[in-house]
Amino acid sequence: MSMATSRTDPLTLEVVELIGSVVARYYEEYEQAAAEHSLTGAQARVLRLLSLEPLPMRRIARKLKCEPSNVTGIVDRLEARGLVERTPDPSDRRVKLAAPTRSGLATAARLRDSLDFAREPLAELSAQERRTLRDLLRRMVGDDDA
Amino acid sequence: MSMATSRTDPLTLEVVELIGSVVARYYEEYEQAAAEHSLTGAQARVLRLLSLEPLPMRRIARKLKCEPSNVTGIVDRLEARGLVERTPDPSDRRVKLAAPTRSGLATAARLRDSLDFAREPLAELSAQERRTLRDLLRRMVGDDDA
DNA sequence: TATTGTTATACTCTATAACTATA
DNA sequence: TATAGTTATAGAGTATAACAATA
Repeated sequence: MSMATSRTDPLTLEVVELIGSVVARYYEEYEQAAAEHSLTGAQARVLRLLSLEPLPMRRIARKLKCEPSNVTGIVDRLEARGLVERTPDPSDRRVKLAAPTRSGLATAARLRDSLDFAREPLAELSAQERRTLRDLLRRMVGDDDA
Repeated sequence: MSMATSRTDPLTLEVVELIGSVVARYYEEYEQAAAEHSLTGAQARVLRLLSLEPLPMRRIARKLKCEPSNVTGIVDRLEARGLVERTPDPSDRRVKLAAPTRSGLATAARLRDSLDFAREPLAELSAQERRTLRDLLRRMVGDDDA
């Protein structure tokens, strides 16, 4: 692992810098898209998660990598706006499943469509370039579970 | 602009998904690196900014894309820890320049070095692949000012 | 006893509005 | 009057610790 060379390599440094810029831009646009639906970033992330699959509170916390106590408040606020519902799990009465309402699913779909930032510049790339980018990104992300 | 095709193109969708994963991972590791120095993410970002160049409070807010009133508190907390100092601008006595102390510069340097996430997977790429990635990312970021 | 979700508490970040001191 | 920085305030996210209900 000759890390020493790549650490100071100007090309690598520029790429790292660029990744930081992409992250900042993406994050910013995500918050803005959420705000356009009067949601905070955290609320939007939970709503997106639940639109894929209803989840127990504890699992939401694991996905978000935050403490379970935080999820209570976020889901409270989503529930107060009629976007999410809590239902008790019949098989384990300690567990509460959070699931999006019909309205919540619709909001999640509109939110997804409004995230054009990543899509727009990608449209300018050839299929071959997109495949290259995909392979590079796959290597950067590696395996994930949570 | 035939957006319609790329919008539903599975390859593009996968790349968008991957970018989201990279953003989440990067953000997470940034917060963690900051926490290892007992800093919040916002404090780490301001310290990094000032390590490049001392700035008036107002300019920090523009860079962070937040309200100037927030910067007061963030710099307060950095100053309380001896990482940053406020000095009045002689040419305009309304302006206060925030600059890192020697200790602040050292912390910023250690923070920079601990952000290995982006660098590590990059080390596995050839120089040609890194150039390709750089060019793709440049197109995604576009011009920036702030 | 261990686990799930919640509550209580304290801190930070955030935007808004009002204030002060300069310009 | 306009601008730079601050203060005051309120809402949201965060972690920690303690609690009730259930396993």
